[in-house]
Amino acid sequence: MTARDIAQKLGLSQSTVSRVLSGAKDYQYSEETRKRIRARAEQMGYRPHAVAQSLRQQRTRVIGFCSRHGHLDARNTFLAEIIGSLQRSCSEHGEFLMLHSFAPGTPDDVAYGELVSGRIDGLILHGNDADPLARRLAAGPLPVVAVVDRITGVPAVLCDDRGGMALAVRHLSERGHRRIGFVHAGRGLASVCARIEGYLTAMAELGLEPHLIEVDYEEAGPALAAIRSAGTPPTAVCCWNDVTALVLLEACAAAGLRVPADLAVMGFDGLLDTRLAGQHLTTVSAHWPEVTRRALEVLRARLGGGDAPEETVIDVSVRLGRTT
Amino acid sequence: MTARDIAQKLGLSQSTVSRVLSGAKDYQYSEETRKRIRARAEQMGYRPHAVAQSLRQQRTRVIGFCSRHGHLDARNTFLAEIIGSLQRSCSEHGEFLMLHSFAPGTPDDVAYGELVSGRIDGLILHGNDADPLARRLAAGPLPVVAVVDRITGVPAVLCDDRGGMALAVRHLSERGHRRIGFVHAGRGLASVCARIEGYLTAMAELGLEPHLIEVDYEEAGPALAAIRSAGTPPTAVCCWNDVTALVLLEACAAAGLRVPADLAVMGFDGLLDTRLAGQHLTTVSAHWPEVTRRALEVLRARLGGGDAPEETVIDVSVRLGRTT
DNA sequence: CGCTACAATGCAATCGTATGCACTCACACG
DNA sequence: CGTGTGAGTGCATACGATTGCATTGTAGCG
Repeated sequence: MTARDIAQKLGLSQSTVSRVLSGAKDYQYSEETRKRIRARAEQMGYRPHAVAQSLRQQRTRVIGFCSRHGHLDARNTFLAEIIGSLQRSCSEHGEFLMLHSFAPGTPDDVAYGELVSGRIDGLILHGNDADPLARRLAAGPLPVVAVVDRITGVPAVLCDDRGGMALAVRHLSERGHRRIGFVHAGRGLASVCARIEGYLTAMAELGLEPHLIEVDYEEAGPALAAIRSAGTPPTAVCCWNDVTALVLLEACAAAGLRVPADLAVMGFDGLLDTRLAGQHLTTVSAHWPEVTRRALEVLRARLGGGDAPEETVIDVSVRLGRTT
Repeated sequence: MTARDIAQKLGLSQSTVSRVLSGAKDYQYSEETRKRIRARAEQMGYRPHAVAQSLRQQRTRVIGFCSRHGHLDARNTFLAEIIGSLQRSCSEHGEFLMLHSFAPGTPDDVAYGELVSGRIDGLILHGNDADPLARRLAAGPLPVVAVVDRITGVPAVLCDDRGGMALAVRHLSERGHRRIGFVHAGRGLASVCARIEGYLTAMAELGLEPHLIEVDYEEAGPALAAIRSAGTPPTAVCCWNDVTALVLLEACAAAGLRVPADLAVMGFDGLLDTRLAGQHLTTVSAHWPEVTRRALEVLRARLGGGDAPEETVIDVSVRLGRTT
């Protein structure tokens, strides 16, 4: 069912059908012609072929998303939130979201080729400067917007990691804590570094001694041991994200440590299912739907030829639980 | 950068470039020509324009996914798992995954139009017969495969809901329980009904009295009250899924009920983060990546013109935790 | 009546690729 | 020397829409 078919049945030209159905201004058609075309199109269930439109208009209305840090699954609440909110924003603007994560081991050439092959108008990229593919994309022709982590040469939209962690420190300080530790799982991500900076800055401003604890992501036992074995053990810890905080909470429960009496714990992200354990955790809640919404706005601005702000920072806020 | 540009620079025709780069058989080209074309394409970073290819070949290599039950976010571990595993399978086969969930209130016409506009070759659909859009898609021209829930007239790939819940009942029976309840949150989904059937069948086979408890999804307090206020309260319950089970576990904790001593609890799905509370829950683990992998195989078979099995059922298994 | 102006529509190019068919050689064979 | 054969390549069209420009008819105006 093509526009030409409709035109033929009505004894009109294909261009007339196209212009009427796409509601082109600058062209006038008689009311009767318009009605006949619309009726026939409706009746035959005609829809303009999106691929042909894309080819002609040199735009697909498809936005790509690519994460270079992990892939989506039941455990990855973070990507679930990001991708889900991207999808909703796209849908609201008549755009489509295409997923582009690559299996580990996929050559960068292949990945790059898939991304720039014209399938998508632009890309929301979750990566960082350490990644060769991200750097290549930053230099390439495809419009890219970075989310969550910065990429040099690419407009970025991220949450206020520094300010958020400072907020966490001040929150604990206001509750009377003076020995506040920070638990993280390596400095791989720029956002982790920013959170550490925020922690260090806030501690310095309060005249407090910082105490960094690096652990394996999955295992909190060693972290707890490190916390307790310190000369003057912290009475509170900021965790770099919620999952680390929860794992730590479980370790506390196993070790018979009371929270927050013996140890106050704060998370970061605000992505845990509040129906479950998440309702108990005090956390710095980043507004990810707002991050992705803005990222898409920035991307649309770039696509429209406008210039985009170098960096957009979205506010965060403390969400109270029962662990501080 | 198009194939024509390359052809011009080399003094060849566009068709030659196309055939060499796409590795068309049935056509012979001199080694030298092939080398020159490949070198030039490499050097200029040429990639065939995917949209033009799609238009010409009448296939996009894009698979759509649409869920009619909820949308993806941090809480929806189920969709995260389904979508994530679909994406990986697609990627392995050189296909792309496009997300098509619609905001509540989107007219079915609009949704249908987006799906059949030629953007995708086929659709993985998570819906059921109660949904008008699903029925319309089932009757339409777009190749569809249903996952998780059945849709009449569409090949379906799902996990063994009946058998799995029977497995759960037998598991509890083997542990000595004879008063086994079933907690669910309404019969909206066909898979829920299948799980209820499996429960009832297994109970009947064991000569036990069934005890169904329907509750609001988010609130377990009433469920627990219902369980305890029964004439002869169950000593164990099967929950229709893991989230319901976890919410119930929290209610138990709040009420001072020991699990499994006072009440054994089983879940269903196997999607909880095993780093967190999930490691404690005994559950029936469905193998969702296998479900989606098979769904894509079935869809590819349909696209290739082959016929697809009416229904594919994927085995499940009990994963032991500490709640039974 | 001649000329302009605009409403209403059609023609044809274009987007970039894949692909059926035709063409040109050179060579081998009888 | 004529001719079939196959290697190596080009021509032209199709995919289905959008869109700049041309064309027709009719009314308005001086």
